[in-house]
Amino acid sequence: MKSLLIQKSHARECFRNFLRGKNLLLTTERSRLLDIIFSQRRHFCIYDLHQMCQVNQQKVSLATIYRTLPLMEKAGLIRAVNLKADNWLYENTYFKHHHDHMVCVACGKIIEFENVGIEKMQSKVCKKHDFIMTEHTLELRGYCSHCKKTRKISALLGSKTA
Amino acid sequence: MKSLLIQKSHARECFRNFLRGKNLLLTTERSRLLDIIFSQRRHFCIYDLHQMCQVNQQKVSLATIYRTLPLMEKAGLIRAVNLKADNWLYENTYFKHHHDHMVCVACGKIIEFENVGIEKMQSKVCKKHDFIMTEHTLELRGYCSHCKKTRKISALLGSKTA
DNA sequence: TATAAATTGAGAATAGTTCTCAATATTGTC
DNA sequence: GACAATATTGAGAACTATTCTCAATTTATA
Repeated sequence: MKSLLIQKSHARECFRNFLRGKNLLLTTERSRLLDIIFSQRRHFCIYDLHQMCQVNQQKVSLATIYRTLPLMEKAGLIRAVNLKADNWLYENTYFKHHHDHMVCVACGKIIEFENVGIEKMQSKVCKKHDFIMTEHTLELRGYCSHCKKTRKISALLGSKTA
Repeated sequence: MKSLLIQKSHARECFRNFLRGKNLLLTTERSRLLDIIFSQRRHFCIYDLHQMCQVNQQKVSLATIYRTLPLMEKAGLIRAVNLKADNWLYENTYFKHHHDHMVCVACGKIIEFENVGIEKMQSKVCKKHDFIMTEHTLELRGYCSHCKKTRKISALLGSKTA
């Protein structure tokens, strides 16, 4: 995987092109947000991002954040994922293969995984229904390896598993 | 698939037992909500449900609806699905096999499908990560067969497909 | 019927998100 | 660099979905 620095400059170029194509500007605020987002690899929520914007004269208002993220999403730089928690998370998708998530309902840990087999079967299902898929999300919820050990999962679960 | 009437009475019994186990009551309001929900098979949102409660002296307050749905969810009668629209939808899951969704982003049509192969591969992935899955959701978004014909999808899509 | 516990509805409170609009920044042109 | 046209920003108001509060009501049980 490329270094964050290189990734960041490519992402900025990509965003600039996207914006240009729509007669929009790569303003200092948009550029700062991009900087922050592409300086780390973890999932982030709007609140996190806003917090990170409050330091270093890098203040960007909530309104601007709410306006900018959908642009980055359309540009293919980030993706919103709903992990059935209380709020949406975003993740950097640029330079990353498509992947899906496992979420531990006990500790909140997010595990990313790729599975070509599943993707292929999805395509088959779509063909069968004459459906053109443009996007998909798969989320598995349950207990991670660590929580499985430390908690009495069997008691929590009863006999149900999905 | 069993008739709605039979299904409804079974669901009521199931809910009653669930509530009893928690020292909760099957009140008239809860019973009315169950009636409404199990009188139709489609997905519904809270707003729909509240509207349906406004007729026939069946008024149930929003507060009660918000309190009751999580109970029914825990009882295994309904399921909340987030189809990336603006709000959550609920669906009757009692007497129904687990299924996943395709959502047409053009017309909003929801297509349900079951695929054992995908489910099996999910289990494999979980085993590999030592993850105990209790729940999962798979959503495919794109264009249904009808919208594919009537709209210039290729123009909308560019070259991207997921 | 009396008592204790659970439930309800109305509206207040909260939280996340979008909207409004005056002030500011940016781009392209001369 | 100055100018005009356009896009953008931030502050706070507005909006919306959801949760909370609490007095009044309902229910189960003795």
